[in-house]
Amino acid sequence: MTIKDVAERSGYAVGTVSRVLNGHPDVNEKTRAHILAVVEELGFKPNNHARSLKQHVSSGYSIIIKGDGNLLFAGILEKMQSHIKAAGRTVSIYYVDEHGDEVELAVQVCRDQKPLGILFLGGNRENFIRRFGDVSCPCVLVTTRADSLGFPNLSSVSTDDQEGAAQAMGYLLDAGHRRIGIIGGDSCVIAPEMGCNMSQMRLLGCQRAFLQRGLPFDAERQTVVSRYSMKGGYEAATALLDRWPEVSAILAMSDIMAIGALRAIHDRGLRVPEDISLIGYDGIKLAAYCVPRLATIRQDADQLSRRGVDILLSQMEGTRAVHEIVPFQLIPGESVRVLES
Amino acid sequence: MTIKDVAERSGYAVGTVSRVLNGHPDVNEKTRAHILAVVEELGFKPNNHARSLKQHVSSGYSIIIKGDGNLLFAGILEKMQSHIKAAGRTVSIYYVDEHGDEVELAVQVCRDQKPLGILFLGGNRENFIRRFGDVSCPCVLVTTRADSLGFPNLSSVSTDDQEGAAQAMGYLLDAGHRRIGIIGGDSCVIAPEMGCNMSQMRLLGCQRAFLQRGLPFDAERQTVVSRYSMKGGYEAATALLDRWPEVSAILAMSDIMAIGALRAIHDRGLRVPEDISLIGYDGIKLAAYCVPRLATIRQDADQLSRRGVDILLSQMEGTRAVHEIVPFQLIPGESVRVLES
DNA sequence: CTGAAAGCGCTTACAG
DNA sequence: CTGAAAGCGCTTACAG
Repeated sequence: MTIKDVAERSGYAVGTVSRVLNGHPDVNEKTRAHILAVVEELGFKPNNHARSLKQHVSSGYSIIIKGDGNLLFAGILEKMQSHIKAAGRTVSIYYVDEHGDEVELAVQVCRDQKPLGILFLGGNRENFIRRFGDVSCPCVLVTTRADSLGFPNLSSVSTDDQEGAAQAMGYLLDAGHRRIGIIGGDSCVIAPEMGCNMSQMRLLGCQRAFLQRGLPFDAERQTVVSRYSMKGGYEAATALLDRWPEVSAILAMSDIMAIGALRAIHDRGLRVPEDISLIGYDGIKLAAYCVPRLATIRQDADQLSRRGVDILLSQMEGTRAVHEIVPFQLIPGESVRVLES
Repeated sequence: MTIKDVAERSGYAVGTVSRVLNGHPDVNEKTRAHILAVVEELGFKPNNHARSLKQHVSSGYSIIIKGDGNLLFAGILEKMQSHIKAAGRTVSIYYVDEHGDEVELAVQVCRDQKPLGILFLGGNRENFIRRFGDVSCPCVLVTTRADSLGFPNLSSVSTDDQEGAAQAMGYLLDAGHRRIGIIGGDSCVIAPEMGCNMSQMRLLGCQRAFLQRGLPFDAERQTVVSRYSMKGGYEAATALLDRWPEVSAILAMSDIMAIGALRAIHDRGLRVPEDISLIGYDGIKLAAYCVPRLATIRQDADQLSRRGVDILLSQMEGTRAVHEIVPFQLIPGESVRVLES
């Protein structure tokens, strides 16, 4: 079943059939209707490989996800898929390790699949600087800002990580906590050259919450670096409690780490929130099912996915990158205790 | 950069280059070495679309996942991907709703991508019976048995669901529980015509555990049907507690439902395991981080993914389907209380 | 063992 | 508005 069969059956040439299939405007309405009817009748589906070979791009989009156990991304991914499908396009999904190189993978995907565009779920600044010059299709980085990178084909949709972390930290501070540990991130030092990396922005937000209230902040003392996983959160919380037993609250830079921390605190014989208060980040569904229900910063997965896809679909060769910020929401939870003053 | 460039640079014809690239045996060793060197030098990568157009199949595999919030599948998926990549092949991933039609999607994927083979993570018997005749590439169904379906191109790797559920239920019974509720599945009736569907097998296993101990089992009374999600588990546990307040233990057919149940029990003002004991199924990582740590049946994600991929890679046009069972493990947890007798 | 050539299914200038 | 033809990058009988 090829375009040739449709041509023969309809009495037109393959070129005309192709034009109808691709929605070219310069086709007689009657011809179009007739050919479409034959396509329908025969159940003809074009061969994507042949099309891609000629057009030098495939008809599908790709999504590259950083980190596999990331439930926030899992939720966004699901929604993105249905949006892209609703637009009549196909999607391929690729995973890369939390510490892997998503841009390297993108280069490879471009070479192998020639996608119409790529959505990145998470991304690391250094990787983009090093290698993104080699990817030429339109891309959207979701959950991390990309404006300062200045690539014309790289848009972004993200949450204001600094403000989010500032509010999360502010929530703990306003509950009376002062000895507050932080787990997550790639460095416990505030390093301006790390620029817009998500973890750095969150760390900056934590700092800001302290400084705005005239309180001292010591990043190196308060922070334990951790992978964004339950195991990472467990180990980081354990390390934190070891070296700073007086800690009264912990801010985890992701809910999934917070869940690891929850267990670690429990394994110490301590309770949340009676002994240690805890706040997460992301607002995944699981946070609401935890006992105690986890306080968190909810990123708007609906908006992030919807806008990410919309922007990508509207980007063509040559349009300008756009950078959007979507609002977040502080979700109070049972995991934070208000200290008597 | 095409095969033609390699041909020109090396002084051989494109046909010869193609033969080298595809590892055909009838090429002079010197020629092969020389052409390979040129390929390396030029950094040539073949165009998959052109290859697929000629060969009528792509060079990649597809994975179809049923249900998006399934953490067991997420773990298996990750491992499968790395195995397939290690074998030098590409992978595309597709999600379908828990109640969607994975076989319909497979038919579509075959048409659009012509994959070398498909791995199904989860699958529904009825869907396979209705539509699998239209997919002709080798497939492996992972986590659900497919032997009774009798398709020559459908292998399977799975856990013995009936035995797993029997042991889980046995664990509760041996702890002294008798009023045991079950959440999950597609029907609270044991219906032989539902055949090898996973939930039915697990329900049968539950029944067997009772009968083996000479205890009565009432599927309709004890079971609440539920989606395999936290929300589903929450609602099912709530419904169960409403209609049968004397229940002393709950078996959830997945850990993720168990987590929903945990919260539902808590919201009733009851505690696990003091008031209600709870056991899950799947053995996802999260189960070990719950407070209390969740008792569960651990499916061996390593084996399931490894064997699934190995079987698929070894299947060619015409080889026979194979059906493997991999062992599981009962993981005791803090969520089950031993009743005094 | 290697080359020349046909052809996979489609798109798109180029004529008309 | 439509047709005839070239060509996308590759593979594979077919000769030699």
